[in-house]
Amino acid sequence: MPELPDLQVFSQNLQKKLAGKKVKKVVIGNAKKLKASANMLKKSLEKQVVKKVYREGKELHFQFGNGDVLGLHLMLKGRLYLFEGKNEQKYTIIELQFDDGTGLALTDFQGQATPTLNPEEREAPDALSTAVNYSFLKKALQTKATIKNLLLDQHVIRGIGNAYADEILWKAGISPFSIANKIPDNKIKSLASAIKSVLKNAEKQIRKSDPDIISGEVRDFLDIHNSKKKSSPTGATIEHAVVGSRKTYYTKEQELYK
DNA sequence: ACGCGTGTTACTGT
DNA sequence: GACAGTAACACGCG
Repeated sequence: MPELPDLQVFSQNLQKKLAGKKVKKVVIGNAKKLKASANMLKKSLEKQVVKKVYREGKELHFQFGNGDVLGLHLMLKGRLYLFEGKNEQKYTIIELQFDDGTGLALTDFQGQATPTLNPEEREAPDALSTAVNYSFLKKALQTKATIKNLLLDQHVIRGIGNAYADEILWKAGISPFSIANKIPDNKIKSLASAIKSVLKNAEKQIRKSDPDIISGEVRDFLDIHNSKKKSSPTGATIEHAVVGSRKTYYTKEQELYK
């Protein structure tokens, strides 16, 4: 449920809180979704110092002194908790205990959050990378998929989720039902800049309202994908529909290309 | 109370 | 066969 801007803020806060800590013990609570054996994880991470925490697409990456990287994907309901002493959280997937008596726990009642040891590099660029520009999108949009589904496709661009796809499409003035290869060049340009501005602005809002956040999500400032709002900032009624089995919020201000 | 929400995967359909 | 669309996962929250 947290999307790119949330994860971006989490990663910065985790970097502040965890960098320099040494892992004493790795505890696996639920191995179902592990993308590495429990033993490999323990062997790789125990006695290692956290060097860097950063975001990659929708994953958090923890880089250790030996160069190994622990990737955590929170999926829909994954949550992170810092604890002192004993981890009391239910549904723990994985837990890092540090040698100063603190620890980090990843929980998920749905058991879907996924720890990966040394995640493979992906070809699709991160939504905030400079590679996501007009000419990239021009190529990526040469398909008859609906634009909303395309924005959500992590094999095309990494990091955009359901809520921010709606925000971005509204900002760009493109209907979510538009067919990607029917969108004109000037609108592809709007889309490129909307991706950056919507995501960066969200990051700023989240940091302002919730400076220490490492879990959950902040959504109340969203302009369109927001059940509390009836109309867009420019006064159009917000409509709802299902696209790709996801609830989609949009207004008639957005142009439909079919 | 009870239906909604969320990302990915595996499946279905075109 | 390639590409696009969608149900299911499962349960806390409002």
